[in-house]
Amino acid sequence: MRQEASLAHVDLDAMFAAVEQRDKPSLRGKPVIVGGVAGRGVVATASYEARRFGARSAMPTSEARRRCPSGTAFLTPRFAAYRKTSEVVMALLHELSPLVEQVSIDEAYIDLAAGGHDLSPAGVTAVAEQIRASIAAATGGVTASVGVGTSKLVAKIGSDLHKPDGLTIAAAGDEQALLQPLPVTRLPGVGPATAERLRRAGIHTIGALAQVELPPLIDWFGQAHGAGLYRLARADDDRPVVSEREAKSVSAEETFAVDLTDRARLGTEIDVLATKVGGRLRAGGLSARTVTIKIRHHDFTTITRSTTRPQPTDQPRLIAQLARRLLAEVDTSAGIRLLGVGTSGLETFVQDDLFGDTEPDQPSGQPAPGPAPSTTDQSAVVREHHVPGSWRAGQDVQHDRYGPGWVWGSGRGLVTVRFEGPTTAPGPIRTFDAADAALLPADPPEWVSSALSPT
DNA sequence: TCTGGGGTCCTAGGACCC
DNA sequence: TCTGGGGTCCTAGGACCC
Repeated sequence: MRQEASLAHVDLDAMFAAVEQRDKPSLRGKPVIVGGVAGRGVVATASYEARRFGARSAMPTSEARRRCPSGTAFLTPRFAAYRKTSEVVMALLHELSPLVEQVSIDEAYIDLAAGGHDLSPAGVTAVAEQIRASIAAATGGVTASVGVGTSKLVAKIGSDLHKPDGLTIAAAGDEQALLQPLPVTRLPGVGPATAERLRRAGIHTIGALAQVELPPLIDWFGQAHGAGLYRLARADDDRPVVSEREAKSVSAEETFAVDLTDRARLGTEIDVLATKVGGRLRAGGLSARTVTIKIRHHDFTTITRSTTRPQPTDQPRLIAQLARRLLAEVDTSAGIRLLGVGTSGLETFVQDDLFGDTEPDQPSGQPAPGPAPSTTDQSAVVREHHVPGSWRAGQDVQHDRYGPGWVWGSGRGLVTVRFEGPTTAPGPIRTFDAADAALLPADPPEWVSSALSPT
């Protein structure tokens, strides 16, 4: 919690529906549902007109059809249009502060202190109104609700309080009064399961939750969640605004129109999903060590199965092969409604895979064949990792897991460090050849320069 | 013919290592 | 012939968010 109300949360109102109404004037003032329009679809966004009939996000579209009158528009999402609108808005926010955290396509936190703004109540009110006006103007009428407060929690709850097209400023000292009367379900992290457990304990408001001691909360919800609720209920929140986050996983999944049992069909679906995932990994300059499949059975029970390799990959064929192997262990005879392929254990480097494109289907009992890595031929076998800290190029480092390394770039934060070492060590491996020599800073370590000099 | 798709974080147990 | 404790990695599942 900060001394002044210097954190803003900006939330675009029913964004998908608002963009549709902007682009198709005939939809303005009418109920609009954006989401899956086919049999098993759900509502992504309901316009405020549609909410009056009870339509809500995450509701099955079939349910929304029952509730909304004829004349309601049911639209498939046009993500490209939403992304474009989002980019316009985020660019505006970046003009206000260097510290902007985009939470999703339609939401962001802005650290106004980092933007050098007048943090008096009158000052932040003026900035917030400026944000709202410039968003509406730049997007052609998509409105935003803004909350400003001393923490992310208060800013976020504030932006929700007077939606749509609303503004809430919670001055320092006003946090408790704002939170106490609200239902616990307004707290981020309180979903159906947590709300139900609290309800059974007779706790309905944030004020009541703030009366509960820490031990019972940890008992009910575990260490992290319990302690988190304890603090949030007291408006004790010092989470910083984080501008860049690295992706932790990349996945794709599909719910089928009808449950599938056919193994061959499931196999081809795996290939489609793996191709999507591999393409997105490559587009992001990422590769992954763990491949996970997700299966939702006909009765909605959901399982995952995963496997981890020593080396990361971004190759769709290999991802598909590993996923197919996992699928082979699962009984699908009763029908499955959803299949997913996911990757995690991401490394920010796309390496040449020393062991080729695919793995042998039968365990051979022999070591995997492949070129013997060597630092004495014309290329050095190196690993790249992003290492936190403050570094200068050329510096030698010792890493407890990866061994001796050498800093490739300089700077603060996450800097690329190259390591030599046994090829069985985890991490992306890449053949580092003479063409890279031109990129090297002065005085590379001996193990790099000797490997790069022509024999 | 209720229940998408893309994510994040946490927990718990077992393997393994020192 | 009894049996430590801490740390890391991996797997599986669950809650939650937009």
